[in-house]
Amino acid sequence: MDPLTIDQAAAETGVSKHTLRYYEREGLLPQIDKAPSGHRRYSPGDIEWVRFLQLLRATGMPIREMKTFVALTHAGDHTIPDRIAVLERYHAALVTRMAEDREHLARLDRKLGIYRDIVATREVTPEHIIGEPSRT
Amino acid sequence: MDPLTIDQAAAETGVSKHTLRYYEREGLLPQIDKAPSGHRRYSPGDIEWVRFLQLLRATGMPIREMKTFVALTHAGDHTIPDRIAVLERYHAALVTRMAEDREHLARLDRKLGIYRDIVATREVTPEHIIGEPSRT
DNA sequence: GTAGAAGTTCGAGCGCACTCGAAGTCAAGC
DNA sequence: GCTTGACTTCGAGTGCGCTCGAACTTCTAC
Repeated sequence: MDPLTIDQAAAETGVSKHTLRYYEREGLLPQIDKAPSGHRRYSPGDIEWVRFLQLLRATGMPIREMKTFVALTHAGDHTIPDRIAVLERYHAALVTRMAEDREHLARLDRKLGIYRDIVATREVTPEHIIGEPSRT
Repeated sequence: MDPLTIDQAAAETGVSKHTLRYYEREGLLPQIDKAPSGHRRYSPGDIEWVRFLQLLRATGMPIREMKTFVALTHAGDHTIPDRIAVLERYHAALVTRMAEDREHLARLDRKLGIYRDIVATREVTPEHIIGEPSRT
């Protein structure tokens, strides 16, 4: 588990090198260890933290709030109830969004059904497709 | 089913007046009928179209592609197979995103579980909470 | 008829989350 | 030792989807 170069960290996490540096600048990541040359060396723990940041982003948390979450984390274990409260909000929002997505998917299905019916109807009324190339 | 003012159309659809005009400018909406005064009058069909645009947005379709979709719609029924293809792409993407969301939700649950365990553990080891206000 | 709310067009501005490019330093292979 | 490519910092730029404000007109209620 040797530390990774920024290129390896990017490959490992799917977060671009630019974004890794951006997150560090913004304080979402700690100051990453540097080799004597000044090049970044990502520890396994750093990688894990990047993955957690990805999770927070994926739940819909904006960078701004991720910063406050990171601050809570740095402040110590007594902020855990606050952190739970934050995560619960995004948990609930995610559940809501998933329900909405199911609804959107159903509407999309209905629309597709309508379109498919039109195409199907056209196929059994050959006079309409004169001049159009066959799809079979 | 009288035509609606822009204020009513905004209230009805949840799309802001600014955005309704923006969509019209961008060609996502037809030229909305105008009263002799120049004020917009949204027909029921216009409102329905706004709702369809909202669905497309909700599936993750960017404005840019919505424009091409609208163009297909204007081009006539022979573009229906193309429209089906477009909608199927967003359908698939939505299904994928929902699966990812389930995974994210599960990870969030695990994280919350860890946090809750820490809090629970602290509650049965009173010496750690000396000086901290009780939450009961 | 007048006040105030609501409408119009137009271009500019904003917030977000990156993303890029310049200018310079460092590392690995030959 | 030199080339090639990856790394560094820094500030600036980008793309998206709105969102706003100014300057003006029109409608509504009294």
